[in-house]
Amino acid sequence: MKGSQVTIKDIAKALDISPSTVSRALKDHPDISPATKKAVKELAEELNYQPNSIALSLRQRKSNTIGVIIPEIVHFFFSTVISGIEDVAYDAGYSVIVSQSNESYDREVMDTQALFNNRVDGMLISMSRETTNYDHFLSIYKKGMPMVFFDRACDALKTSQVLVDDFDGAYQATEHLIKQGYQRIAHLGGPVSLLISRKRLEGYKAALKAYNVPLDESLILSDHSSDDEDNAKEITSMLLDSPNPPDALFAINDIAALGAMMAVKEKGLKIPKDFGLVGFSNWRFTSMTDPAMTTIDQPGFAMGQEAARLLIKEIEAKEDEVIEPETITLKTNIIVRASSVRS
Amino acid sequence: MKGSQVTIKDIAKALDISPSTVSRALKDHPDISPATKKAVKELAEELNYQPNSIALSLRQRKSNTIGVIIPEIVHFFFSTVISGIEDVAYDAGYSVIVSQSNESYDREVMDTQALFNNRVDGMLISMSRETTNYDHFLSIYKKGMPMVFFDRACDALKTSQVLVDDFDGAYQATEHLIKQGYQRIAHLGGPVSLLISRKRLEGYKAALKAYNVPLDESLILSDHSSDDEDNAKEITSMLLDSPNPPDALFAINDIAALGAMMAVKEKGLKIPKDFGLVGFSNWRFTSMTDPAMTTIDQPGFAMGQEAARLLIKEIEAKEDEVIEPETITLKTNIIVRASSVRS
DNA sequence: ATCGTCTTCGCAAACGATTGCATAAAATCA
DNA sequence: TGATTTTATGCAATCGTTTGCGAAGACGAT
Repeated sequence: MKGSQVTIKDIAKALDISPSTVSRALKDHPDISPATKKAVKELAEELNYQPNSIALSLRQRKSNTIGVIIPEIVHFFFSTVISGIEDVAYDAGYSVIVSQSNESYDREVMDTQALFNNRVDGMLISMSRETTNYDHFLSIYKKGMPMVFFDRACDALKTSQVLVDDFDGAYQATEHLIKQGYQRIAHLGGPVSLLISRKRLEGYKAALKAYNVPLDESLILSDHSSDDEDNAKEITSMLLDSPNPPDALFAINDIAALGAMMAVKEKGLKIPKDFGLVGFSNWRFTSMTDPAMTTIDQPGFAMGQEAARLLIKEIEAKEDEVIEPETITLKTNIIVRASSVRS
Repeated sequence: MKGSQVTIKDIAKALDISPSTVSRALKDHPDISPATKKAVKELAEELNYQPNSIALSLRQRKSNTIGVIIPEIVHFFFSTVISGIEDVAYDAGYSVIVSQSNESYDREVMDTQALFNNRVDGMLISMSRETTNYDHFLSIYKKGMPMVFFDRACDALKTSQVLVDDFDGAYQATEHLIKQGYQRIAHLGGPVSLLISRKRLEGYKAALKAYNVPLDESLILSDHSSDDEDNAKEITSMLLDSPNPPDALFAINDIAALGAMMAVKEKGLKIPKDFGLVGFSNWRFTSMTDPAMTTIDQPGFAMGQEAARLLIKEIEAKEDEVIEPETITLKTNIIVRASSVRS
């Protein structure tokens, strides 16, 4: 850039004093005379002096930047989380660098390393669904990098984490279907490598048990596609063609639920009369499907805020201070819509 | 962090040579003897030396970071753009700092300044809808900061920009409605402060003219809400209650179209039989509404890529090289769905 | 006149890496 | 052997800011 910014040296030269004096004057150091302070501050104001944050970072060994690794930005839930992170980080004076793994393990490893080399002060991470090996996190964790996991956490590391109550959300979803009188409730789950998949499965099972609904393992299936509804549609279609089909389904997420909805419609079944459906995440589109989809609200913005708060607390802790890893679990709420109300 | 990273000095000390030699050895400077190079490289590898990017930034007066200012991350279109930006930036060795204005002018001014102080090498900007004054952009532009606008551009600055063909998209939408036999086609526009609003309005008018459909100014309305459909719903409702109501509507974006859809349904009109509807942007949910919504596809990912490419080209131009501002206009395509097909 | 005490400021090193210039040692040539 | 070139390396400044330490000058006290 042509008009390079004014520095402390420029001010020092103009006032014929030393850079150190300018530096101290700007931060009201008691050693500096009021007259000098006034002169310095006035000139700084006039020249629109802005401290060079890169020089500061170097000096203080702190970049005031936090790195975020998420599977995909274009997912409504994750973009909401970023928004929450940004909200807190901005107020605390941190910049946010976002990188996405695109659900790829390799890319996640590279992202982690890149953020580390960029000297971020801490990391907020939600793992890709491919990830089953945690060495890339572990190695920088051991070097003292503050990190907080959110949503898709890593139980191999004892870091702070922010989760939603997946168990309870799944429980509420299943309970709701049971109470609506559905008899055979299927579950379309996610990859078991993700803790959230397992938790939701557990909540589903717990609700069945609590209401004495027999558990049929053949009704528990797994969807491995991440971003489109086709796989879910296919699986549901097969399920409906089986000899003893379900009359309701609780899906791991809203996209999968949408795929299921399409399959159910194709079979000529009426929702919610013949078939009940519940998704997970409360994506924006769920209120716009036909019929509108019942789902579990997942507070993404709050999750981002909490995660950023925990991380910044850890970053700014004194050297000797020991920070105990914290786990924050956010409440989920069922949003009841037409897709599951039989009455 | 406890395990502070190894530096060039550490390597120098271990090998009992000077830091400059290490620096040169690492980058294969011809002055360094093969033996020294080998020793340095081996030790660097062993200690997992990673250059400190902050020190590099300071030295080279370049942060290898680009700043992005967008209205809201949680909008599908914008998150898609970010994804495209990240795609290109990552490969070129740049980090991406994202900040959102939340459609607020004040916040946009602060964001601009914050990114500038963070010494980003360039900026990618899509203006807030509140913005009518461009001084905050102009002042840093004059200091030589490379910047590229996308989608919501700023015609007051002669920077590069990446746009979609809003005029043509609107033309296609309106033409389609005309060809489907709708007679009185309304337009629900956006704030005239945004160039895209004006372009889309022009496209609408041009199509009417081309097909000799009389232009009725009372059918042109403006939606000022950004993120929800309520305002659009209200306006459409009033329009339908007027003495001479429209039988079709082209909305500035999909959210507004959704609001309109709700209003039309409430009046008991059938879509597309009694009323035709076209949105803009091809948001994800448009394929899931009932009936599915006709819309104009806006290539967000490609837009992000192009914008990032233009910006990086500008950043990396030699000092004396003069970069002519470029305007890239991406094609829009109509996605015809049930909401507008009368046959 | 000497000493001590403030007040106010500058020097220099540091953060980590780069680079123009100088220089010592080694190799080449006459 | 002496002069010259080549090779390999180090010194020191630089990017912009901070900070421990030292010091000059003013002033009062003895």
